[in-house]
Amino acid sequence: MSNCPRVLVVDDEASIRKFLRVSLSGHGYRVLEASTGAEALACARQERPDLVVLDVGLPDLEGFEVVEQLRRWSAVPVLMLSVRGAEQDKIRALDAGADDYLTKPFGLGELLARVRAALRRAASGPGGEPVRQLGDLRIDLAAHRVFREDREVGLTPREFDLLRVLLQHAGRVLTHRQILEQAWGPEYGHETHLLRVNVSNLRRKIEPDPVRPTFILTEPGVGYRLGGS
Amino acid sequence: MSNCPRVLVVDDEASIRKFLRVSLSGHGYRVLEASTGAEALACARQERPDLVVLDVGLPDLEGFEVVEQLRRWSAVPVLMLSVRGAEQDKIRALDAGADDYLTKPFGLGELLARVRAALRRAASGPGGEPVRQLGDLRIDLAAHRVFREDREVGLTPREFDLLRVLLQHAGRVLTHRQILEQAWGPEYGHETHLLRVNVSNLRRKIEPDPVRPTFILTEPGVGYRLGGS
DNA sequence: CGAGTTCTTGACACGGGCTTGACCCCCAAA
DNA sequence: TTTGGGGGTCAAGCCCGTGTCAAGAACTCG
Repeated sequence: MSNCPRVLVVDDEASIRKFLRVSLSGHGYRVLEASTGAEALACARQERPDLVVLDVGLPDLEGFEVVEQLRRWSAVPVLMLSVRGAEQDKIRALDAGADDYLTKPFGLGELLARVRAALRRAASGPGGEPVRQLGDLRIDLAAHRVFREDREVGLTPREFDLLRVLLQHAGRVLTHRQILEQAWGPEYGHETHLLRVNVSNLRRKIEPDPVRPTFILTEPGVGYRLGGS
Repeated sequence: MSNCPRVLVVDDEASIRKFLRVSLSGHGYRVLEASTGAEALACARQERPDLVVLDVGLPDLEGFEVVEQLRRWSAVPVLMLSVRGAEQDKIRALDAGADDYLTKPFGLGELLARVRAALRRAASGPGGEPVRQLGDLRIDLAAHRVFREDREVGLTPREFDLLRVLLQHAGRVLTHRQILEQAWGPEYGHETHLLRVNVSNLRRKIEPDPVRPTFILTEPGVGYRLGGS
């Protein structure tokens, strides 16, 4: 669960933090917490959360100021909460840089929906590409590019498909059939020779020493496993 | 003021359209109007507004469906309006792809603030400044002009659409289908031949050496990618 | 209505990727 | 030692994806 979105919850009331923590973590988010504005800024800088849920009323800084400071260096989506429904507050928060504004009391469903919307928007933006690193191997799934030691290696479409399937289950053993069905198609389940040839070609391109593979490991009689980490 | 943000207002009640038109145009926005879902989709496709303000209750399509169809080929921010404040409606709208949801009656100030927030977010995302530079290629999206080494190259409308789509996702691979749906329209998803011809023509105009492209890169079996770095 | 441009469609050449087959090694069992 | 199976490598040929040219259709503007 290391690639679940990380949400920073900022509120000075422990009870609300708890409510948000339970609600969000129960829906697959990893929750970070802060109770003051200064703490929130420090945490955001250090942990780089994917979303910030920020209460307007904080002991040290106004929520507005927190957003303004945050916006100087970060584009993380910010969802502000407040007991005050006054229009002026909403306007001020949004113009300070918040992405959304929710007035208490609010429904949990709406909160979660707005969280989803904010994350979806951020994911489709510039920083949304999942680029994964395995040892000195860097794989940019969105750009369809693979680098080893900062040198790009050109993979054919099939080779890339194969690598992607292995990557999606990195560390686990995949049977020949599983790999073939996912990378080629359901009707290719028995074409193990295809797999052997492509694994060989792929190893020649990404392994430092293809004879002694460190990434694509053979699991004799079963299949392959992407190792390294 | 040809580079003011263009907002598409969709509502079947003329009085509300008028209210929104006056309010928005009074604050520096150019306003387009539609009274049905079908009209809205057609207008969005043709005019490419910067923001859509969409009422949930429409005579032909539900607002939710409009968003869903729109999201198949466009990332334009959508702000939904409704007289219904039920949480289920909000959740449904946001999950359908809307960026924000506002319950009538709402304050004009809040509406404008949420419009500003949505536009700010979109502007900071892909496509930031209206004029972008890639190597010795300069593209002015607002003015529909393209320069290479300070010499203007004349692109046809289609060629410009194609370039714009690639530019909005610069660096990432776009599948043939994605490009076709965004540059031609949702029903052109399979016309890959159109894409090949236009890519070829575009390359001849903007690539220093069309045989060895540096901007529009082919990702065999997948699609194209606008390179640079 | 006509001239120019743009868009679409079709035909075709080329190159590279995919598949296939042959042959190798290694290891374990007979 | 022989034999068979699993796995790996190499090379060749087919096929498909891609790029290009050109002509007809559709559109735009004077």
